[in-house]
Amino acid sequence: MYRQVDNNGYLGGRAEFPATNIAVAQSGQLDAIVALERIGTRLTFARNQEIYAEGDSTGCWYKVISGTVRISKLLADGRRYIAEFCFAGDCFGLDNTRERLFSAEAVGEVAVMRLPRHASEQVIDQNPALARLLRETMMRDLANAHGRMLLLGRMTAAERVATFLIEMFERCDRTKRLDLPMSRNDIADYLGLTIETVCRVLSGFKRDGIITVPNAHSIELRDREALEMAAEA
Amino acid sequence: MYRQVDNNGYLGGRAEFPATNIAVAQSGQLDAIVALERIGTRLTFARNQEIYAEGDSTGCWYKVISGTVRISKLLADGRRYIAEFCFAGDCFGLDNTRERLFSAEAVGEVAVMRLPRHASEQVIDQNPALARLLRETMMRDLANAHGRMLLLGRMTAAERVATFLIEMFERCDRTKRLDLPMSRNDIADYLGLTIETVCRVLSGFKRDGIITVPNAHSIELRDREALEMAAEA
DNA sequence: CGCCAGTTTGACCAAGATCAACGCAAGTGG
DNA sequence: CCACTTGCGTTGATCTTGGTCAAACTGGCG
Repeated sequence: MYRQVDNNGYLGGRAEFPATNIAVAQSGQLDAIVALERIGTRLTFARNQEIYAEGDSTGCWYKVISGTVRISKLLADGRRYIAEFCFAGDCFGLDNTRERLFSAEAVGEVAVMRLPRHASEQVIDQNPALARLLRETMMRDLANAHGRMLLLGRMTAAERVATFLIEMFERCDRTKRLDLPMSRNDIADYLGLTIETVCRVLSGFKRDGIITVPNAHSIELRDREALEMAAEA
Repeated sequence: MYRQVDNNGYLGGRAEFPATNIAVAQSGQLDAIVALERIGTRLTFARNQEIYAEGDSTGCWYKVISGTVRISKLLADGRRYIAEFCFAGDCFGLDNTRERLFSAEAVGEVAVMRLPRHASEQVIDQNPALARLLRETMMRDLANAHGRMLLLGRMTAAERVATFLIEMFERCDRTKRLDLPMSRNDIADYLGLTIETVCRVLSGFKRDGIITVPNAHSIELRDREALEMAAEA
């Protein structure tokens, strides 16, 4: 069984709101807070280094400056679930539980800003407009979460991967060339698939001329039409 | 951006707070608002009647008085996804999109209170404590959403059904006898399974002496230990 | 009674998981 | 500078879970 308390974010930004994104119960677009408080600390982490672990205390939240962060949970039997990837500008770690229910790790080299939670709350309490903004962001996150549940519950492997690619293309850059910082394993755990299935689907797209894969971590879009078709729903 | 200190009782976990729950970007425990505003309208709906449809405008939100409401989305090819079930006390329909992304239907006979959204927003803006409460509720909802994604992405059919039953037992919290208002089809679409699989798993649990099924819509728990074991993770 | 909608069960099938090689590029140490 | 390792990624061969199709059952209701 899982606990009802599990927490947190999702993936994100749609086209009209690509850069701000919440993790683990959180919300982006908090630049106002960041600006208001000069108390953030800049930290850097190496590839695969842990930013916080399941069970850690939740006195801080974070904003990604550069790099990619992975929010995940490891089950006892080895199954892993990746709640979301956070890119530059995204916030994460804003849980209201006492302990972290997920862990956060650096996918590659990462720089983040760490901010105290208590002070931030007060700022929000004193600023209804900011509170509303936060509320709206959380609602969008919730809506996105539902989109992801639909994906996990009802989509085929090919639809999931296609959806993921489109999401990444929209989130990262508008160009044809996409740089995927995360491993195939990360993608699999994010989409509820195995690494082999992710590979096979990508190979299929490659075979069909939808994408090319110059190297394992970059993808070039050849036929957006077809990719959107594959993403279906 | 929120306080950890006083989250002690009032918005706790599922067990001690079974009746409040959010739907597709919404939030419960807004009794304060309900009390503040006397402008709610009481409405009733018959079994399977639509409360609102995908594409409707979002000027109102709702609170369930009695019965069960189903929040769902139908895909073009017939696949259906049920985002959540709302019971007495739960709120739903608090989206911040212009149009409804999901539809809401009465599972059986349902009575709801309909409330205007605009006025509610103002009340929240003027009441930081209420805003914070709402924020925390949304965070818990987001957390629950992630629990559900873990379920949809990584759990087996048996684990999903077991988790669902435990959730229902805790929510409706009659210790032994559970009345399931929704159909097997609803359960299947909620868990990302087919109706046949749900039936088979239930039959399996019955065979193993974990539950008895006096009739299709009620379930009696015989071995909670075993059910929790089956829910695993 | 018999119909109807929902439920249950069985037989079969397929999408994706699992298991197992193999490839390939980036270190690393002699 | 070149074996050798190491960590991913890719591909192929099977196996399993859960989906699909079909038929039988059940309870409520005209």
